[in-house]
Amino acid sequence: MTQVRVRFAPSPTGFLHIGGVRTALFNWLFARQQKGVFILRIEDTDQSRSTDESIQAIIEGMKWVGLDWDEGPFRQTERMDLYSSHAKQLLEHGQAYWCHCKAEELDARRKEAEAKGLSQKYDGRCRDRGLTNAAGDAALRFKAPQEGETVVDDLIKGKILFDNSVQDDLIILRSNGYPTYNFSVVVDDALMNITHVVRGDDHLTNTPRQIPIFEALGFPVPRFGHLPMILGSDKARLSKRHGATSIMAYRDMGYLPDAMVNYLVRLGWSHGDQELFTRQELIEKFSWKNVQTSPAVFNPEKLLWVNAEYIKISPLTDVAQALMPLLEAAGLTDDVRAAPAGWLAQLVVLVKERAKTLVEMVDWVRPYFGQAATFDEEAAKKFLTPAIAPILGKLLTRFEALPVFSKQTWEAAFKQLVEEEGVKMGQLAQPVRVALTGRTASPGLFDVMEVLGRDRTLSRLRQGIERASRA
RNA sequence: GGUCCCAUCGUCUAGCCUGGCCUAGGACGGAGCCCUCUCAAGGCUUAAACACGGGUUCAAAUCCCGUUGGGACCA
Repeated sequence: MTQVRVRFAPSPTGFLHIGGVRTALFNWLFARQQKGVFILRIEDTDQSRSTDESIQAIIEGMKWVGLDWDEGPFRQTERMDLYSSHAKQLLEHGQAYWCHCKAEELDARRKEAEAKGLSQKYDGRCRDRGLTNAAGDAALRFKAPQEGETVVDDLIKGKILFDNSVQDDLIILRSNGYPTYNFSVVVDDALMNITHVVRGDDHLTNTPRQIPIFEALGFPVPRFGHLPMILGSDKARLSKRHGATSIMAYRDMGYLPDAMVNYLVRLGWSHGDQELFTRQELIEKFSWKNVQTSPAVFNPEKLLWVNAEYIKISPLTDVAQALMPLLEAAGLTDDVRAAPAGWLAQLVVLVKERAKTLVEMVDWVRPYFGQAATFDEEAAKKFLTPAIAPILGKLLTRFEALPVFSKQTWEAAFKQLVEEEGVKMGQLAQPVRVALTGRTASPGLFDVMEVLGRDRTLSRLRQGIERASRA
């Protein structure tokens, strides 16, 4: 068995988008499972649209989702002589020819053919004229076989037959000397010994155009696999108008890279009823057989659920680490550094059941920073009333009598007071919650006290009483 | 227009290859209930799909043909 060699070949014309990541992911998974090689290749022959920033964005995105490559990144613009030398080889072997037809002429003839209801493909006018490129403005066309059929045994869709008689003699070198997409891909895939070309569905009809080029060049033909597209909620191809499509936007929205990966793989691939997979499981269980043949709609709600699951099950230190940049942006990192080691992890435990993203988590965690609580006005108005002040005072007195904080004893003291006063738990709990956190929603009261510690619990309680008395 | 691809709950999907175990399973989202100091989380319950029409067969979501509807590519 020869070693598996696969590649991800994005064009650097913007950020790295969701669809690209998924394509990369399937390739990567297969490479890692097969102990093969994963190659990153930048298809930047379209210089008018390619930018260095885009290349950086691709690399940054790949790193963020943890898709490491073994070779590359290669850039097509550094390989231009390879395309021309292989084009020349085809010309010398009579498998390509110079075509002098101008774009306008081709256009006119195509329209004419269309009007007559004939095939719109190139009419082969220059095919056997043995023209040269003396003027330097001719395009080089590939002599595509016109008989028989080309078979694509797709890894995902199975056998697909294409009739060669409808295949065009496609241009492989433009009149400006630049290779066309279909030609440079073949040269690259062949020279890089790619064994499995796995790409988006949109390239399916390019495949029967490319296979004869591999053959004419004398290279073995790789296996092909075509991944179904990702659609937006309106079933149209996923684009900016469906919301964020850049992978990095999801980092900024507080998604964990592993959650992204898990969701994206499940979008088009399945393993029975299983929804959550570790990276290792994905590598072990992946198979082309279970890749869906039909397109999938990107569903942000399910992604959000997957992310929430990952926040709950990921190692605390990982979540805390991923949270740090966001805390930094919120200006909260000084407190983290001042706090004892493990304090942040303790906080994460407190809120990880409630936060579906890291961005939400920052908000959940905010009340535990700083000495004083910041009151939500409505919450304070509703719960910190003069009527409740006396009982809050009694609670404070009892807590002050307890020299060290202990969840059990403080909870017992609290409940005893509730019982003695003949009120409901909630009647006291809500005001205390507002006093301690400033808000009406929080984790369990005694967990909150534990994270705040004895001193801050008492001082915030005093602050609450003060507010209640003057209301 | 030509060629090709696709078609199971709103969405992601299992089942399809190797027909019967499918009165079609799971998940997200929705609805309801339970738990409860709030918010979550969790638990339970529930509504919701084989695009349509023919055929083959004792039997079809599963095989075949067609229709319709989406999509891609070529320009």
